[in-house]
Amino acid sequence: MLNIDHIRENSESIRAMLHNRNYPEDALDSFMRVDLAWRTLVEEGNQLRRQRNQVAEQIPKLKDEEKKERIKEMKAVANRISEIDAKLAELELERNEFVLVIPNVPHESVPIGAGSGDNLLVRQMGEICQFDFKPKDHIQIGEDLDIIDFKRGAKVAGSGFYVLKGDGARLERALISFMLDLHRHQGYTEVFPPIVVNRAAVIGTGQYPKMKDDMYWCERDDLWLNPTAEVPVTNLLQDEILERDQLPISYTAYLPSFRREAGRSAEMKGIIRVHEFNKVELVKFVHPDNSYAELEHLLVDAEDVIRCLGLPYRILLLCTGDMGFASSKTYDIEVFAPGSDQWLECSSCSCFTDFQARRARIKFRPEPHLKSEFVHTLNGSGVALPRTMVAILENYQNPDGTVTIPDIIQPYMQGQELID
RNA sequence: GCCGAGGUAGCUAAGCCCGGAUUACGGCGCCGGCCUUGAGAGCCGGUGGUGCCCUGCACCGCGGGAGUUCGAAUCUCCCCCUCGGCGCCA
Repeated sequence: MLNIDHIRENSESIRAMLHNRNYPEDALDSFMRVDLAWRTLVEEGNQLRRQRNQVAEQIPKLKDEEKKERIKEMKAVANRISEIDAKLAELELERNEFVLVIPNVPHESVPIGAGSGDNLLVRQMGEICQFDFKPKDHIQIGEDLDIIDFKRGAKVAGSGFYVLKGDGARLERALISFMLDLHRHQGYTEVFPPIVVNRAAVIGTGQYPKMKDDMYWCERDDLWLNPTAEVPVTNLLQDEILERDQLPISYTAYLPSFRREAGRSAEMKGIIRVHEFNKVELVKFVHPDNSYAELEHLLVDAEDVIRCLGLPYRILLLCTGDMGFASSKTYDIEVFAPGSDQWLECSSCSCFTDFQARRARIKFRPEPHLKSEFVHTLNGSGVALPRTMVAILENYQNPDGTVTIPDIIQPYMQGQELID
């Protein structure tokens, strides 16, 4: 969430920002209205408390008559205070609702645009493979090699779930290990957090309330299946105050991610958009002065995964209309899938400035004697497994229907070179 | 799930039984001042959040919430978390 003071004092620039991001402006108007009412009432409540505190202090020293009188008066004051408190609680709740749905302010380098058509191509890397046969898509390859089983995935969990089998399952595991090892060498600490998270966590990273219908929810315990490892990993440091020399903190995590993808079932062919998928995640907690430089590092670290795998890819800088709610700047990495002739988003690297840190109360002390400030958080997928799998199967397929295993993965599969 | 012990400021830790003057005792760390050639020691002050008519004033703050009361860190109830023991279990 944004700083409330900042919203109060810069409402017009916030309004322009909402416009650029295709967000309605009514949340802002409502905020300003409720906030004013709240502040007025806080002042009134404080006056009454002051009166009560002063009188309560005098009461033991008074004589019977006057004492009775004062106590009677204070009863009335106490009633009025609880009325005000109740009203304040309502207003705070209301105000919070509005603040929590105002998105982060984009960095000045972010292009203004309406949607994905206005994203900026930053660079394109790797050769796009020319086949002298008609390349198959990953669904066909997966079925022909008997390594992806959609039917049985649907049987045990439902449509949008799939089973990896044999070399498919081994490839998945190999890719995860490779990614984690790579990131560890880049300086990230590997963590394996809980897969389910509580409500504070999904509020902390910004999925709740805006995306709540896209998450799986265990009602009895009010627990949520994480939609991305960003949630448990970022919230590891919830409510903590770090020392300056602890920053930057870099974590990498392998974790399954769950998304209900409500209302998107038509698109769900193959494993490009599924309800449960594996992902290796990168999360950084950094000093506010370094956040955009750190974003560039994070992007390169994620990009390394695709580069090492020898896949063609491109980097996009997302425009205001296409970025995520909590992000101030986002790069997408898209990998090319020749079988279906499309670019697939396999990683999204974002800087969140203090937007998540404020929600999750993650702070640091700039100097031992100074007041704590919010850290900046960043996150990137490094990378999503299913789409990487699609790109490998489609780019590395051979005329005879086999798939060559990328060089860098072979050691992770006991030297195996081919899936056949 | 059961029993017990806890949760107080950046850390540490009094107060709780017995409600009202301890500014929420004290210590550590850190900052400022005095002193010193400099440092240390010593002494003095400061060291959470919010609101406003922002060199100041007020309010809040003792795990969270509700209640009793003129007044709650302190009494009552509910909940959460941590630690220890028992139980159950892959």
